[in-house]
Amino acid sequence: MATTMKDVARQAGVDVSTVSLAINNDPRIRRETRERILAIAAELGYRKNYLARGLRSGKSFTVGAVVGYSSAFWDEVLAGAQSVFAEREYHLLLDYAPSDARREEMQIEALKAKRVDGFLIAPSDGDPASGEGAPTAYYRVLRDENIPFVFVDRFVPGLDADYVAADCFAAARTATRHLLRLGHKRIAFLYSPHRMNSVQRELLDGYQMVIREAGRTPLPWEAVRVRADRSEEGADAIRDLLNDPQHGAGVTAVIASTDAAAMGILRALHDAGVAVPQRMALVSMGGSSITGYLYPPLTTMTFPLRQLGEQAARILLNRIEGDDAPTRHVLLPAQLTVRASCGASSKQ
Amino acid sequence: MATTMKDVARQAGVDVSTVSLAINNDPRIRRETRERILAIAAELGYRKNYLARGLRSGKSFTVGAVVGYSSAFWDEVLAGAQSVFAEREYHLLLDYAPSDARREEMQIEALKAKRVDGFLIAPSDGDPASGEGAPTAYYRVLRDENIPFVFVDRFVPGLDADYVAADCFAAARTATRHLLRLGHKRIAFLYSPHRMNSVQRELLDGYQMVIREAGRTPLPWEAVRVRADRSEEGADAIRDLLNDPQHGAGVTAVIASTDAAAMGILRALHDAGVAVPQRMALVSMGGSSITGYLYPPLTTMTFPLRQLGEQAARILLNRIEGDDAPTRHVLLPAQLTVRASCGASSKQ
DNA sequence: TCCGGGCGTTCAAACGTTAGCAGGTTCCGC
DNA sequence: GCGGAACCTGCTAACGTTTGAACGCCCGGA
Repeated sequence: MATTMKDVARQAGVDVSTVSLAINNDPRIRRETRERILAIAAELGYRKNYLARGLRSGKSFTVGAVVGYSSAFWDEVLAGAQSVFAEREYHLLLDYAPSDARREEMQIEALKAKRVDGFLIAPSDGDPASGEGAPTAYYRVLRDENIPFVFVDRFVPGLDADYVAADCFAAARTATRHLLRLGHKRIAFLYSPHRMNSVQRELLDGYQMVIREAGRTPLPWEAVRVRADRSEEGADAIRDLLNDPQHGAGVTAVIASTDAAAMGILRALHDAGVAVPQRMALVSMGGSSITGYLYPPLTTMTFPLRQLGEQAARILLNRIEGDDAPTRHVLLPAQLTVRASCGASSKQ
Repeated sequence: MATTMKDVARQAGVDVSTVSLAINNDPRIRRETRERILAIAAELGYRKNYLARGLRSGKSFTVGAVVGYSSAFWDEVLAGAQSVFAEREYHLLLDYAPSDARREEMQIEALKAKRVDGFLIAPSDGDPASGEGAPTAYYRVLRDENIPFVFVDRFVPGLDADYVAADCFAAARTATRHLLRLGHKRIAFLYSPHRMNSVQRELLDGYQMVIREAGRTPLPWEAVRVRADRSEEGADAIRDLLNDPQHGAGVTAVIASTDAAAMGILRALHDAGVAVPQRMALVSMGGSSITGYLYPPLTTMTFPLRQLGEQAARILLNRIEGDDAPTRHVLLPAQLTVRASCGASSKQ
């Protein structure tokens, strides 16, 4: 059906193995021969068969991507990764992970059957019952089977593995200091304890550290809904906070642990008639491109989403190609993007 | 290295072909034998090798997805498609197409080399020079090579191929009528002529039809920037319109051809001090989940994004499995989602 | 007793590559 | 003129499946 190396070989009057070497730019083949073969291949419309090649050589030029909720966030990360992989003829086998360890494991299994050369993984959130951090069993299996993988955005605390993430600890401190500097006394940090992961953990730590350093009491405020859209959770959390006479009183600033949560918070505040930033300042963590188009535009700690994907892809490519240097932990700095929602322009 | 059918066969004392038949649930194998083999396979940690299987049988259980700009929009479509494919052990090989026919063709070629069983394609926008509609040459090649493909979201006017899209013609009419009913006299339709595709074409037609039926003059307003972020285009277009003394005067409502454009328009209106919806009503086409969180929340024609992906995936699966019924053209209805940005609540 | 026919399993070839080794030129220096 | 090293290219055996044909067995019918 489709033309194969055999066809090219016959046409060129050489052996099929010569064609293989020529196509893979092996230096053993004389230049003229190679060029002649390539010309004929092009003419016949020859196209590599990655299945056959993969079967024989054990490399599929394919990488499994097991990432979280579909959202503008992951889109940017994946786009970054894809651009790196494309340069070397790798492709991304996509699998949206439902942030559920059991299903994540099944998906990884399925992708193994497709013989991916490596994995880009956003580890699922920890089970609130069994404590923070995803079960690490199947990551160890991957390691034992010598299938490289790189965590992206999040990592698993107990496990020594490559990861590329935003420096959330620093980001939270920067955001919190920014709000303190603007004169806020009571700053709440809104997050979702039922889907605790390294990002939320580090953000919380950074926030608490700065608040304590300032001699104040941290006010971590938990989103109560489980299994809801993250925006809904944010909306819920801020409503709870506003209605809580004890903790809510005097809060003038809020840090949202994700952009999605911030969107819900923003709407809930509008609905409640609370002006942003005049009566409530808001800073969100993530900074995906849409945040600049909300009203008011959000002040964010902007994660370098594209670079997150790019760097993770590069590390993974190196691992696939045999790099066995010690584990790499890359923390990319998040940048404070001051827009209107924190009220900086009016107060400084 | 990894355990193969041969290992399972040896352990079970049967031939490797028996193992193959057992694993594929072939009725020729006796039940007890199959169960024994499956047990041993599980015990040995056997995992299918899709490369070998694909090489032999010509099916990779893999589908190429060539879709447009990474954005919340495509995310939802792909999530829908993925959920359908996952049920049948198919995976998505992802490739973000840059809405550029030349690169789209290369990506399709690359995915062919990976031996995908079919394609999900959002055809690139037409070249403004050569007229509307993407060059159809390589789609015809796909057809000749008997590789099934389904267009999703957009389609190519001249080409008779399966597609699943939102009914944009109807959507535009609904939106326009909605605004007319709210009492608006001058309604502008904002779009990007330099990336004309079936969606924009149909929206424009629907809008113009209703406006003319109402005895008025259509006011299509073109976004001028090329190659900018779509939100920027929207912002530009609305600014141009506001500054145009001739056309801008008296415009009280705007239809944006995409959510992204609407976000830019919304911000530009805020910046210009034009209250939405009081001085300018806004309706956007798309309705991805974020539109509900903008301020004011957008009234949209909500496309069934998830279903778009699901349906396209189903059709493609059937084609892959041999369905050669006549081409299917599926138009899913968009739904009018009335939120604040059109001012319906205050005017009705 | 022999034959035909399910049934369940095995045989062997193929899918399109790659890789190690063998074989054949060509060309150089002596 | 010869040995031998480069330098190319061909041969062959895999890689792990699937698939159609062949095979052996047991059973029922004549």
